[in-house]
Order: sequence, then structure tokens, then C-alpha cells
Amino acid sequence: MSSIRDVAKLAGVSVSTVSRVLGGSQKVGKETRRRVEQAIETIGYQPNLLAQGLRSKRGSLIGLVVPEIRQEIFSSFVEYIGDEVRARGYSLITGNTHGQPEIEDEFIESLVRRHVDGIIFSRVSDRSRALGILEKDGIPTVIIDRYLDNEDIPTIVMDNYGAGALAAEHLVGLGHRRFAVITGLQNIALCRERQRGFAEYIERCGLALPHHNVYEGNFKLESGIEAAESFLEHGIDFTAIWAENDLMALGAMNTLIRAGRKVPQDISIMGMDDIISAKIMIPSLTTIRQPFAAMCSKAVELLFGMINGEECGERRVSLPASLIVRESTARCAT
Amino acid sequence: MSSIRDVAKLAGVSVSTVSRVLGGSQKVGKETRRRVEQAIETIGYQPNLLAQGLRSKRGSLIGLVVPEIRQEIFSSFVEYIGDEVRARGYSLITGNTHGQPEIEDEFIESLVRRHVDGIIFSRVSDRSRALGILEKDGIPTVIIDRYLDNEDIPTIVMDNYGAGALAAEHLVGLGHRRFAVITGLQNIALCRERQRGFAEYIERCGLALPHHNVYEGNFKLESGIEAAESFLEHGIDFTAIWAENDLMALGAMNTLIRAGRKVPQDISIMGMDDIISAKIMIPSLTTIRQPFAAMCSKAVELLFGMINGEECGERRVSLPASLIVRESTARCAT
DNA sequence: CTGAAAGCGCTAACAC
DNA sequence: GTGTTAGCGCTTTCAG
Repeated sequence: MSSIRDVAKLAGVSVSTVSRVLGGSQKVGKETRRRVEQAIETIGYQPNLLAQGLRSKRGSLIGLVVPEIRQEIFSSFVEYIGDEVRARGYSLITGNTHGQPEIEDEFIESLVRRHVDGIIFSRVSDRSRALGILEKDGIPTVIIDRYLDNEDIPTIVMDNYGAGALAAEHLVGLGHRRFAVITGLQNIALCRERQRGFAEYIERCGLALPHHNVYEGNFKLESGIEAAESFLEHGIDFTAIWAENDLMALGAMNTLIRAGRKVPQDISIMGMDDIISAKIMIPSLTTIRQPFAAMCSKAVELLFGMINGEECGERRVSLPASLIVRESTARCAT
Repeated sequence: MSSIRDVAKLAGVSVSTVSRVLGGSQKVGKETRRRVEQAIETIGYQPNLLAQGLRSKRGSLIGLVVPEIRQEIFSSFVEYIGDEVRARGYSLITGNTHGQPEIEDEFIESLVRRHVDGIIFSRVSDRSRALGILEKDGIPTVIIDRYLDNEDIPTIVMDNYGAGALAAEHLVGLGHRRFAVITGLQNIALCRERQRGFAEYIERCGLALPHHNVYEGNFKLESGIEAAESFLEHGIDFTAIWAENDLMALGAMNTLIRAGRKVPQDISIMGMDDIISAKIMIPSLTTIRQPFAAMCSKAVELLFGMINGEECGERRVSLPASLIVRESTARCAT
């Protein structure tokens, strides 16, 4: 691997001149610059990012920490954020916490030790504590998707309360009056928000969501299946289900159909996220689409603003959800 | 951020002694070691990985480059490999090439500049050229999943030829004699292998796979839909379809069902990969499961062997596929 | 067993 | 404009 010295020698200049050419912005004589560029070209020189990072405190590295990378929503974060970061000449270190605060801490710590330029972070749950580490090290951080209410860190979320209300509005609009809801983990703030949005909307319509009609899942397929089994077993009375993500909705739908229920004739089902499976299912799944691409690009924009020392005005960006009506919901028959 | 000097000062020793304690293996007096550890503890010192990397040429970093991270198989690579790498105290830089050789080159180059300790690589296609860069820089590399035949780099794959034959065997065993196949891109070696395995098996049974019954897709849902539409439109005659991945199989199944065909009564369909959607579909999808976890752990094992300077004996590891029979395939009626 | 000193490859004052 | 020099924080000879 060639170093800046080799270039300097070949071009007949000092290393600092080469460094200036590399930096771009500094003043270098026209002819000198040409010679240096020539030398860089013939040697095929590429600056060592470790050395650059150590010296200048800018490692061209961004960390992304998510709870479960195999879930489509988080792998889409990796895709979108990865693309934006690459376009800016940075690399992306990804951390998959498996929903465990201990692993989360471990990742954040290693990112700090590596002096990454910034971190985008989708926390495990309210139990996350990693942010303390970050604050004292002053690494620019933005939270995406999984947030906590009482924090001062720039946060990009979808309007989860509004999404819950949107789901309720769609179902009530179809004439449904008895609902079941499959939530995510209650120690995740956005799950509580979604549920609150849904419940408060139907209350405003003079309807209620009984305790027994709410099942706490964990965003995985299996918990959607378990929810439906549980509803069936306990003879819960409802004509429409909303699940706080598509995977659980699909699990529930599958179980219900196999139990002989017709969807949407007997029961309407809707989910949230708009994953690929929602589209190819028969019946296709009515859902609420999250603006993931926009969230990611906003997060990156904010993060780079902070990296470049701008004061970050927006503390809390909340993007709207949109309703995607498909086949799994229909007018209430009863 | 505290440095090794702060620790040395507090412990009343030289920086080199602290460094020795950090390294672990070197000889340090028992009492001295205790004092140093004590100091590290009270300061909360963590070595700077950039500096360590620059000096020792070991950055505790692994690069993972994949064609499309949102596809479940690749996000599972990120999960499995990420876990294994983390267990060894390394971090993972991920690169998503979107199937473009240019982006692939860009990633490999930036990994080289960052002096990562090793790279795990799932190439775009036969058009990939990035390996040249790697070889000359001597960074340990292992190929996973997407390989090329004529290379000397350690490669971990599933037995794609065998998988094709396994699919054919299952279908022929059910009495099918007229097939359609939806392949991945033909410039990806493993796609050709899968198809060859399938075609040669049915030929051995005295059956044939006409040209018109093969549709070249691109592993995406849409191409499965297009394939089915094309088969329908051209009146292609078959009783069973095999698609080289589940997403395309699901797209085709959806299209066929909506066109009035009964699956599996009229047409049997099978896929490959065993993604989550395959399970929740109605009918659930018969498929071929790839041993992704085993492939990833083998890849990491080999890679770290190379990083630690062991001569890598295994040049080509080929793991077997397994058949998962579900509802979408049945005995041929005609 | 421990310390002093050199230097990984680069940037950023500081001089000229 | 360009060169000289001093480190960034760490590991690793080389002495002692």
C-alpha cells in the first residue's frame, strides 16, 4: 500500500502539498496541483482512512443501530441510510441488537471507541440506556422510529398516534363497531402511541375497546398467530382486527382463515408497514404505509447537519402515515 | 475522551506497560497489572480503535458486501455474520451494491482504504471485477453464495445443482411431467447451476424442459408475476412450476390463482429459500431451504482462520439443501 | 519486568 | 503557495 510520502516524492513536492491537493479546498498552484494529481494517478494512491480519521477526527464512518435487521422495516433502513451515506462518501457500520439493551450498549460503546462521525439509532425499548454514553462523548446522534418521549435528541418518527387513528377511521368508516387489536411490546413508546390513537378515535365515536380485545404481541409472525388463537379460544367478539404491524396481521389472518373465517366477509383485518408480503397475500392486506424512505433521508440530513456543526433546529420530526386499502377489509356485514 | 497516557499517569507506569496490560498476553508484574487495571477502571478508559488499527494493522473491522440487503436472504447474512463477528469483538461494515458492479467496486475500494481485517462478499454477477483489487492488497476474503467458478478464493455455497435436482425429484415424484421454470439472472452462476440441476434431472427421467417454458427473472416479486403472465399469455403447457427463489414463486402463484387456476389442484408451485412469506401464504409454499446460518458461520470461521494466518485448506465448501414440503405442491391430476 | 523512543499515515499550524 | 514540524493514540523494538 502506497502512502502520501510516495506521492510527494514522485511529484517532487512535500507531503503537506499532497495533503492540500487531497483536501481540495486549500490553495495550491495550478501546475503543482496537476503534477500531484498525475502522481496520485500513476501510483494509484488512496489515502489511508484510519490515519485520516485518527488525525482529523473525521473517520467518514456512520453507525446504524437497529433492533432486528431481518425485519423488513429495518433492512430498509439499512438500505436507505446506507445509500445516502455512501453518496456522501461515508461508510456504514451496522449493529443488530436483537432487542437486547446489553447488546445495544455494547454497539454504542464500540462506535464511540471507533470515533464514528455520527450515529443513527433505533432503540430497543424504554429500557435502553445507551444514550447516556453518547451524550457525554458528544457524538452527533439522531433517533429514528423507536424513540422515547422525554429526550432532547433529534428524533425522526412517523406520527404513530395519527396512524392508529387512521386505522380506526378506516374501520369505523366501514361500519365496524367491535374491534380487536394486536399491539407490539408495551414497553416500546410507539406501540403505546399507536394503540392510544386507535382507542381514542373509536372512543370519540362512542365505541369502546375492551381490555380482552387487546393482545400484546412482539412484532413477530408467531405472536400474530398466537393472538388470533387466543381471541378464538376466548370467544372474543369482534368484526375487525388491527395489528400494529403487517407480520402480526398476516399471522392472525392466516390463523383465522384456517379456522374457517372468511376475510374480509366475516372479519376485516388490517396491518401496518406495507411489507412485500402484504401485497402478495390472498386476500391482499389493507395496511398503513410508513414513509421510511423519507424518514431515513431526513435522519441523514439532520445527522450531517450536526456533523457539520450546524445547530439542529428541529428536535422532533413527525411524518404522516398513509392508508393503503386492499382486499382484507370490507364493509361490516352485521 | 481519555487516552492511554492518562491511565499511565494515574497508575504511575509508562504507556508501554499499559499497552501490555491491554494486549493481555505479554508479561507484566502481578501488582503492576492490578494497578493498571484499577486505573483503567476508575478512568473508564477504552482504547481508541483508530489508533490501534493504524499502528497494529488490525482494525477489528470486517466488511460484508451483498447485492440487495432488503432481500430476506441477504439481511439474514447481515444478521448471522454480524452476530458471529460481534462475538469475536469485531464490527461489521455493510455494503449494498444494488446489483451494480460499479458500486461493488466502490465498496471494496473503501474497505481496502479502511484496512479492514477481512471481507465477506456476495458478488453481483459474473460481471463483478472487484476481486482483482482485493487480491493485490492481500486482504483475507471469502465469497459466500454468489460465486464464480474459475476462482481460487475460498467460497461457501449451497449445492445449487443439487437443489435444482431436488426440486425436480420432488415434482417428478408427484407425477408431474410438464414443467415451467422461473430462473434468476443468467449471468449469475448459481442460477445457471440450479437450472442445470433441474433440467438434467428431468432429462434423466426421459422428460424435457422446452425453451419456452423457461422464463428469466431477476429474483424480485415482479418478475415472478411477469413470468406467470407470460406463461398464461403464450398458452404454455405445464402442471408444475419451479422458481429459483420464493419471491418469484409467490408472485407467480398469486397471478395464477387470480387467473382462476387452483394451486395445487391445477398447478403445483415450488420455490426456494424458505422466506417467511412462504409459510404464511395460503396455500403455503413448498420450497427448498438453504442452510444460511451454517453458511454464514462457516464463512466467518474460514475468514478468521485466514486473518490469523492459517493456511486455508478448504477452497470450496458446498452445503446441502433440504426440501420443505408444504401445500402448494400435490400429485399431478392429469 | 519495565521505560524510552520511534513511527503507523496523515493533517494543520507555523514559517518562509 | 509551499515546506517543515509536531503530533493524533497507540504498539513495538530496544535497552536496561
